[in-house]
Amino acid sequence: MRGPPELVRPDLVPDPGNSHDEMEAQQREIAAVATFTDDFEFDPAPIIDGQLATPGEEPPLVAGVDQAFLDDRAISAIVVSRGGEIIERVYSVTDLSIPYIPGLLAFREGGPILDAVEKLTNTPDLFVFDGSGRIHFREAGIATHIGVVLDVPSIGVAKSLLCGTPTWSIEGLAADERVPIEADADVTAPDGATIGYAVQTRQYDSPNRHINPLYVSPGHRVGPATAADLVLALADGYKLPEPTRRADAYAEEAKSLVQD
DNA sequence: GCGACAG
DNA sequence: ATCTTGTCGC
Repeated sequence: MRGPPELVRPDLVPDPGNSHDEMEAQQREIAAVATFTDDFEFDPAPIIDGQLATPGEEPPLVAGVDQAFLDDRAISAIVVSRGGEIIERVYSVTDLSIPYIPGLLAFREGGPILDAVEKLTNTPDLFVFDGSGRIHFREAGIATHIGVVLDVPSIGVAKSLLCGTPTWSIEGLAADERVPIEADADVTAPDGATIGYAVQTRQYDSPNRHINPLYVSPGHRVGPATAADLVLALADGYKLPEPTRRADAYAEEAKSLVQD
């Protein structure tokens, strides 16, 4: 049982003390180092196919990351699972120094998340973050930023679209369907590049009520299609994938504890 | 100047 | 994100 992921790029840790321009400059640096294609060691088959492709081998460790807030503090929770079974939960409480600014989320919540990462006794094979990855103005959303700093495979799962354009209508998507999100003038990626997918993990049958899709994008070392495949496979009857739901629940639990 | 903008 | 009851529809 190894320890937490190693902080491979301490020089790129998001520092809320930086100026707005320095933050944007660092994000361009993050994007330049990030890998938006499949480049991981673990076998995704146990997750995507729901079974062990290699009998005798352990399924990969998936970490869900989410946060809750209380006053000017962030409660960061990480829940690690293997084959759908929870094997570790950690959380940290960190004081926040800057407000939420669209496009600069990692500088507000990245440090707090890294605080929680340090408490892990396991080394996850994949991280699922609450927020965007490559679907970001400078292709460096929080999932990409943390993924690069730790050099771990990561995926961003957002509940709303920050930027980019759906290749076709995302209205009335059925469960398991997806629509590419392509780069437009607001994104540094080549125009038309697929920077993520609108993913419908769940949908109602009735025509008078519908569920909006999730916006999944590569964080680091995972391509867009695989990221969508993984999120769909990790969802289990709810809109949000299980790793995210568990982290959300644990963050809320920790929050109520912190409140005294 | 106006609009748009993850959590 | 957070503050919050009931309520509409599966």
